[in-house]
Formats: sequence, C-alpha cells, structure tokens
Amino acid sequence: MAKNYTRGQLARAAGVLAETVRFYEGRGLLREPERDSSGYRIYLGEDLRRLRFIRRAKELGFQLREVEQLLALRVDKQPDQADRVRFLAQSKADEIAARVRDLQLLEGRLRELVHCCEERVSTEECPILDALSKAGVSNDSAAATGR
Amino acid sequence: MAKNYTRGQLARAAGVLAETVRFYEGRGLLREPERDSSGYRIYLGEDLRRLRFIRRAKELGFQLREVEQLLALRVDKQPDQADRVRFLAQSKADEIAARVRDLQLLEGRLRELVHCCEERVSTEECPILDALSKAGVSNDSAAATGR
DNA sequence: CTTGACCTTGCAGTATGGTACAGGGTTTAG
DNA sequence: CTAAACCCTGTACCATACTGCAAGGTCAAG
Repeated sequence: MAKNYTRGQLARAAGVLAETVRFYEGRGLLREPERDSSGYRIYLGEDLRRLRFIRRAKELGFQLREVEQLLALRVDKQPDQADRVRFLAQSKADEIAARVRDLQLLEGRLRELVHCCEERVSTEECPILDALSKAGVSNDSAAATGR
Repeated sequence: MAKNYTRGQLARAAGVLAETVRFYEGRGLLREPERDSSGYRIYLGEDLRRLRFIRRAKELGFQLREVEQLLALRVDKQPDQADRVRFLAQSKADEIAARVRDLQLLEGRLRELVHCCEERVSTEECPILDALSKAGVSNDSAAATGR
C-alpha cells in the first residue's frame, strides 16, 4: 500500500500550504514529481517524509539553504564523496551541538526568571542578557576608545 | 571605567553593521541613546550587552519579534505583572526545551551519518529524513485517498 | 587646513520565504 | 449536469530583516 498524494493532499499531510509545495519544487527542495494524464502532480510517501523534514527543520531555525545542505547529505553510492559528506555532517553536528548549548543556557535563565517571579525577587537579580554572552565573531578589542 | 561607544564602535563590538544598529533602534529593540553636542549617538556597556544578546538570539533561530519578547521579560518593580512574566518565561523555556530535543535528535542522526561514511555503509541505512518525524500540527489522517 | 574616516538623516533597494491572485481545466458529489 | 472543490501556469504581492546610498556635518592625523 504505497499511497500517492495530490499537491494539496501532500501539503495538508505535511502541514504547509499547497502553494508552498510548488515554491519548494521551484527551489529544488522537492523533486519534480510524475504527472497523471491531466497534468496533476503525483507525490509519494517519500515526498511527504521529505516535506515534513523541511518543515520541521525550518521550525528549528534552519534556513532553506541549510535544509538543502542537510537533505543533500547522502552518499548515493559514490564512495569517493563519502569524505566530503562525512566532513559536512560532522560540521553540521558540531554546529547543532553549539546551538543546543546556547539554547540550554537561555532555557536555564528563563527558568531562573520563573523562580524570581515566584519569589517576587527584583528582575535586576535575574538578568536574561547574560544568557548569551559567548564571544562568537564579535571583536571587542577593536572598539571602545572613550571619545 | 564605564566606556561609551559611537554607533560604529557598538556595532563592531557586537559583530553587526552600523546600519543594523539604527534599524534596531527604529524597531525599538535598542533604546534611543543620548547624543553628544554634535548629535552623535552615545552608547553604554548595557547597550552592547543588549545588542550582543539580540545577535546571539537571532543566530539561535529567534525572530526579532521573539527577541523583543525575551528582552521584555523583566518585572520592572511592578509585582502585579510578575504572573504574566512568569507564564511567558515558562512557555518560552518549554518551547526551547522542545527545540533542544529535536536538535539533539538531528545531531544524533548526523553523527550516525558520519559513522556510516567512515564504514562506507550505503546512506540508505542512515536516513536523515527520520530525524524529525514528530507529528506537530500536521494532520496525516485527512489526506491520502489514493485517487 | 585638507584628507579620510567617521557621524547624521531620509529613503531606496535587496534577499529570503513565502502567499495570493487570475484565468483556465478537471473531478467528484448531489 | 451543474457547482464546489480541487488542479494547472504565470506572475504579482507580501512580511521580515536588513543593507546601501545620497547629501551633508564632524573629527583626528599629518
């Protein structure tokens, strides 16, 4: 029982609009599907899985370009590209791990804030700004000359 | 030693463009700063912390509207609003926790993929699409009528 | 006292990611 | 057999978030 879907059915099943499906097809995120005798798109279960992945990944804060990269991470029986895929997968995994750490930091601050509210402590003692103070690309050294 | 910054210095110290600072000011994400005798904006350390928070939160996948909400989570000595703040902080924390779970799932899949590459296993056995298969809003039941 | 790097304002342009028609054909329920 | 609810294509429009430019003022170095 391999079901097929029309564009609208696929969209509904994945929780997006039908127009979005066509947009993703244009962007190359979804393949160009087979057509029936009257030109209607015929989608399969794998398309649904893919579309759901795209939607979920977007919700996690990835841009379409990044989702594209994630979806491209398949070896496709060309073992000479395995090293490239491995490198990309590792980079992406590390990047996600860093993101998780920051999100957990922020979550911790928010939970502290909840606690402060319960204890009616002034917010000054629960600063949320400190949650994300990692350096990153920012170059503090070059600035602050007093004026 | 409380340093002040010009717009450009603040921007550089936070890792954004000077024009972005003005844009954030217009959006209300940064306060309207004091001006010196010739109209130049004078920023303080707290502005830098705030701008860095905005940048980092954006990198974590929050929209400016959400960043605004996060930054608004202060009680400001009005204890009657403490319950509202507590509720918002809790919701946001829960939301982040869910996001973390999904990201960790995806990270796990990527690490598996790395392993598959090392072992030269076909990617068919390391499907990344399964990483994010949670239901969410999607209503599978209504679709798939075969045609 | 000029040159270059900054600052000011207002406003226009860009990139991303959809979202919404218009004008037509198809399919299915009553 | 008609009406609703789909589907097709092309194209225009939208929100979000910047990003750049023009026209001018300021400031620090040489």
